[in-house]
Amino acid sequence: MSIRHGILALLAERPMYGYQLRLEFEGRTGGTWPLNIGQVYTTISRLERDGLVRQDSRREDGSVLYRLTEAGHAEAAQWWTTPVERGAPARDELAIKLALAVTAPGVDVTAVVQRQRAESLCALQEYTRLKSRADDDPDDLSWQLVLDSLVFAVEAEVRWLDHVEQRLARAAARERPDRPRTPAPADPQDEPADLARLGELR
Amino acid sequence: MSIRHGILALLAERPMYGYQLRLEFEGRTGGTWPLNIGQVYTTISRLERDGLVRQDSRREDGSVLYRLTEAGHAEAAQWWTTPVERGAPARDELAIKLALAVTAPGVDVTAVVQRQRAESLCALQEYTRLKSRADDDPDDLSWQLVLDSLVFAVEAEVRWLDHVEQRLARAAARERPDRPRTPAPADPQDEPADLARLGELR
DNA sequence: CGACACATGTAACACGTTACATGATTTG
DNA sequence: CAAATCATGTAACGTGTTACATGTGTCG
Repeated sequence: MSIRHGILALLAERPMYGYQLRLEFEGRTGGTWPLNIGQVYTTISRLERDGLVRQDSRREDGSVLYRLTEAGHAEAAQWWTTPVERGAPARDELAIKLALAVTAPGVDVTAVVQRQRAESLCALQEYTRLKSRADDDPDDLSWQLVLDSLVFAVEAEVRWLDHVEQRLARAAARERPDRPRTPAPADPQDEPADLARLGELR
Repeated sequence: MSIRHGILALLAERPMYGYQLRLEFEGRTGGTWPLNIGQVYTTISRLERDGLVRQDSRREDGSVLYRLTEAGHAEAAQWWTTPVERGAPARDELAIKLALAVTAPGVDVTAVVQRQRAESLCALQEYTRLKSRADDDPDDLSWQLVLDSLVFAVEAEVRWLDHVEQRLARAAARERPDRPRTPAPADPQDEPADLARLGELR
């Protein structure tokens, strides 16, 4: 639903034509999420079908302007006042993958976690690199915020992966305590130390 | 792609029938992501079409067992060794929403942020409640990990929302510094204090 | 007996992606 | 002139959701 509402929100500001909607959407999100032009038109036609959008007069060059109907304005306004659903969380491929991995026989979960960790750290590095570029121009607040959101999300992912690793190690130690290599140093409750490794990149 | 691969991973353990795939999937993720039974069958038929799954002998009660082909096993094995793509990040409705909100005229961004913050804190509360239940039974490691992942993600979201709020406040103060209510107390770099509010719930 | 869990499917629809087709305008 | 950008669409396909149809077994 993000595209539908995104287009609705853009049209709430002023009438636009299809190509422009794409430019605006990509521009304001710093090109983070490329928007296929084909989908703009299919989405608009669905919005027309649902009575939220109608065609306006064409511009001189023939490009087709679209504007919101009253129902469309109402829907757009409601989008701003309604929080994003956090009731039934979206399926998270990584979480599903690890949930299945820890319950599956013959899967080296630690290896899965470590490969993912490397990948996620790589993404984090990329985002921080982009961020240093975005921070140069203090006008583009929205791109900075989008990048921050990506950084926050990946950091949380890495923290979770570390957390998983520790849980696995503890579970393994409990099941097979033949030689407790780490004699449980007062059990540090949770992962407090590992975040230092995040700093390597910055 | 998560369902497809999830089913593939389950069938890699042993042959199963459709209904059982649903039970296993939901069981191992603690019922966090309900899986529609219809989709199990359509996904299986696509996997059959792609030569990754074939029908096995039926059981006595008539239920249809499916097993992986060699290509299916190869695909499943590769899923475990390949990290989840973090190159082109999935579209995040909340991030898109706020990116559009800060660039749109006439939108009360602070209100949007605060409403979302309340919603996210509510979700966090729900997750921590569920978590205390999950921690009671130390066998169900996978459900605990899934819940941890949700908690980490929502916490990151709330931190980001606070971050956005502060950025907005700072930007507003720079634009309209008529009466600087907070005379910039040495500029505390970033949001260090606000996490205390997270503790209210736990 | 009636409700509920088990078990298998189909159909219609919504959304997203990719690729293709077409033409005007701008710019090196 | 050739290539890139602007501009509008259509078609095919993959995936996910919802709803419907159908039948068996079990348990209160």
